[in-house]
Amino acid sequence: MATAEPDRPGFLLPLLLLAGFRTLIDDLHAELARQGHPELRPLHGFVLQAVGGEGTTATELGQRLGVSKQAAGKTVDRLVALGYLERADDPHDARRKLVRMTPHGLDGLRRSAAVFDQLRQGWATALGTDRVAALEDDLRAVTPANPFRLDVPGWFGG
Amino acid sequence: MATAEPDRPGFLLPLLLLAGFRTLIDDLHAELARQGHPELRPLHGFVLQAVGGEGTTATELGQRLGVSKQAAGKTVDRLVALGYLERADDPHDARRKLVRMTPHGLDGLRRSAAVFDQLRQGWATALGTDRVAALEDDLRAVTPANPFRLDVPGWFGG
DNA sequence: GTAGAATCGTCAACGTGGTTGTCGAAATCG
DNA sequence: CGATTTCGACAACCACGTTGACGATTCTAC
Repeated sequence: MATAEPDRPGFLLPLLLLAGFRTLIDDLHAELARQGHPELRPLHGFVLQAVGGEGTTATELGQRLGVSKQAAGKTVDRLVALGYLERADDPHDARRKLVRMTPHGLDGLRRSAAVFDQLRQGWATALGTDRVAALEDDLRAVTPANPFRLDVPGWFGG
Repeated sequence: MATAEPDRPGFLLPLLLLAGFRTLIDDLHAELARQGHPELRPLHGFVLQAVGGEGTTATELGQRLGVSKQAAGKTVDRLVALGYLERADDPHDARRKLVRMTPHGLDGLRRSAAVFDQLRQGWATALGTDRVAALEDDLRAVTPANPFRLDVPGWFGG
């Protein structure tokens, strides 16, 4: 069973998906480093995206990212130290500490979006617009709906 | 510039690639857990693949995986403790310690290959054999040749 | 043949990211 | 008002990565 095709072993598929992801992320951060964000790590971009323009709290951030509130809090600490995020008190609830983007963080987020668009355009040039769209549609069809699971280090390593 | 398509923002592409990778790996390990390998982590399968049937040394393993020999040695330690690998002296060079698969490790590796073939077959059933092959070909065209870079935790996080 | 250089594996220290458990402060519920 | 819940922080721990150092062994060159 499994009707394996000898020249297309199944284990190559995940490696190619990972390589594609990694290529995009590496290219993004090489370009971001050139544009004034050399400190940004792959993980950080996703966290900034999860914080969003309106801000959040550490607990809510942890839920969005699929990690514990403590882990989210630690990552926020580092992004605060790097100048991408800032904390503020919630006027309506003294327990909560709001996490907001700084101008530097907003700049990084905007540039990330622009570079991702450029990289996708590069793939469209290399493969054809329709192939990239088909690739996205196919992946959407075989993966769960919510793509925001950011606990990659702990997930992969254990 | 960048000619962004509003309904297909560039940042979705890496998320979909990651989601595809993650879906395959999660399904693999769910099935491996059922088949007697609940301790195996995503990282470990790749390491076993890199060790291969003939065995290696820690230094060579590190080079194959793109990590330091110390990191490779630590991972080998854990896989030895789990019963997947064993160490032996090299009769020709007393400095080297050969790293070999145990029968349990070989069993895990064989089952991984079989499950990956089944999962790829599942995608072929859902999408069509030609679409999966096209997806692989497209990814091969836009990624560097060697897909074996296993330093994912350190790469992503820190 | 032996002195010097290169290689292998290990140990130690450290950074980053993750986890669980605890705990005080503040809000909410009854 | 008291009991419960929630939020954020602290501590301890594990997994994985790094660099630097150091014996032990092998290779190389004189």
